[in-house]
Amino acid sequence: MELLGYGEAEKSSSLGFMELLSMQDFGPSVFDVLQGALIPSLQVEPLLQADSPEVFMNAPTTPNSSSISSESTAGQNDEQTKEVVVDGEEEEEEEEENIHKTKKTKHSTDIMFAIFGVCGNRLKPKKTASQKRQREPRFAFMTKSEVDHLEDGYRWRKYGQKAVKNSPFPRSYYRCTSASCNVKKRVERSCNDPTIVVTTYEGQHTHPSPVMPRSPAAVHALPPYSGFSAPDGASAEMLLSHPQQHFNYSVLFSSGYTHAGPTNNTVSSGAQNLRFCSQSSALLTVDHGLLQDVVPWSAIKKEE
DNA sequence: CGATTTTGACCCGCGC
DNA sequence: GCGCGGGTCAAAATCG
Repeated sequence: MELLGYGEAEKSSSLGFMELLSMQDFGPSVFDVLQGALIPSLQVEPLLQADSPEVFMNAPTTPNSSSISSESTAGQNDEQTKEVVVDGEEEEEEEEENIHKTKKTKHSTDIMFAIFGVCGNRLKPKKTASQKRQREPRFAFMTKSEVDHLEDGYRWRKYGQKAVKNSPFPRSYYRCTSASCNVKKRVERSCNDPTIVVTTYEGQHTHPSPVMPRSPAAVHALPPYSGFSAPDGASAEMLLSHPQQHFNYSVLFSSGYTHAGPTNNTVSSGAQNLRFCSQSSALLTVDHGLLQDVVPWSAIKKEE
């Protein structure tokens, strides 16, 4: 249980996982942030062209790079950031496997999260945008945790649960309890690896977290961001409120935000992936080949 | 008693 | 047009 990861991330020159996330709600755009001050030292590639409604960005692509345990593996995995070519469904499978191979310390929670934007108008040519229901950008996180619903500082109300095809685990639907806040999230477990919880956020919080944020300055200094709500396990307060938990995380960012979704599943060269390793600043690396880590969300779902 | 969860029904988009 | 699957609704049940 430590905030070790987070703490160290903070120490690093770049913002860490939690900070990034805590900024989501109040930043102009997570992507802007990413491309701007947030990760000035990182090479941000052009936006990912999300053809799929949800482009899942797989953070951990290799056993050792995916998650870093600050508890027992600190210093062990720091530089083990391999890349896995993900260029199709086969690779997707491989990636899944890699995730499963992820080593983590007992009692720790590995947050392997992927942030992907969903074009609100990822509509197919068939119908006009006005005809189709507009979707908020979505962001998915893969969290290695025994707990389905992680505390993230916001209050959620479950409004539905559905069985997922080809998966023994149901998918739960949550909505932010705050009035006028239409943020939703879906929580489901990977059928391949029950220890992995996939949380997908949709929409933006129109209010600050009801729980006292860890870094008020960082949070409140920014205006509300409209497309990215603080995900589970993403906010600092979550870590604080769950000292017994020990989070490991690595991050990849990408977005397909403004693109009208293409129809193929090819991950565009516009992917912008940033891998954050909380363990140490040394871990804060960028894989220039990370586009290859991009896996169409729909494809992953297919597997499950 | 209010808030939240559960759960079956319903709606809608999509593919065939 | 039809069936399937994802997402949401809403009444009932449960919880604090």
